[in-house]
Amino acid sequence: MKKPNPPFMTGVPELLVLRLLAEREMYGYEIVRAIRLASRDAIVLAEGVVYPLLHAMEAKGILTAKERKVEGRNRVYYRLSAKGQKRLDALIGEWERVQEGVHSVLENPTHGSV
Amino acid sequence: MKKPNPPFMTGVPELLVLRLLAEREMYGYEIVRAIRLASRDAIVLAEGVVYPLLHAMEAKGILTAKERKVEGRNRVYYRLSAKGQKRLDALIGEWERVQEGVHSVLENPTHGSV
DNA sequence: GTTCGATACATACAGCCAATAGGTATAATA
DNA sequence: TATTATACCTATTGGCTGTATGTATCGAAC
Repeated sequence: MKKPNPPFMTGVPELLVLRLLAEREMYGYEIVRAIRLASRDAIVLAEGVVYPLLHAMEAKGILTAKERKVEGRNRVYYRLSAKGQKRLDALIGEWERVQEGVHSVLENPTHGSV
Repeated sequence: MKKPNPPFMTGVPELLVLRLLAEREMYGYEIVRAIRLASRDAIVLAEGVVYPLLHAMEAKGILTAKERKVEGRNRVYYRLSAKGQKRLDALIGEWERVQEGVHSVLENPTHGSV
């Protein structure tokens, strides 16, 4: 059986994390807060979501990780690879396609039919 | 362990099907085509997605089903129950919340931080 | 009159995302 | 000294949704 495509709406956490890291390198705990802030609490990704995601993306070569000691604390900073930038572009395109598709159906559900 | 909430982006097929049925009663095969049409091929739900979804929603009391013979063909027509209308409203709200949240992060990823 | 595509329904199987629930350790604060 | 915030981590689970496949009938084409 062919590997199924991911569902329509998945990949949002990945999209958001990549978008943040496109801005500047960040560490996991910081990403968790930043998403909550930037989305005004509309989207809250728990650490249990973000950390495994970061690890998976690093394993895929989408991100590179660098441990660093800052203010007496160990942090793992992530940054986008070239592959990650491409992945981000693809996810943004996907998102826009789906978002517009949903919008069309919501606004004009019986276009062409009836 | 508490039952986990569904992921952010799931529920799109359900949302779209409910939105169509809020307009008028429809049958499964028709719904498949209508979503493709209304979304201009942005979203293509195969029959293997739509039919089980309709069954599940009927089982939950969100839809009511009525078999009917039209033009020599057996069709199962679905229509929204009151519960279904509420469910639709909730999903639309969810969608808008997430959609705006994603938009905010994409447009202004480092709001409040930096 | 048979073959083919479109219509119309259905289920089995599988994969993977992400949500919850924990757990460790250190710094700062009260 | 106890608690809160920081900062990382993994295990487990569950459900959505994708693919594949099967059945049957109608109409059109050949």
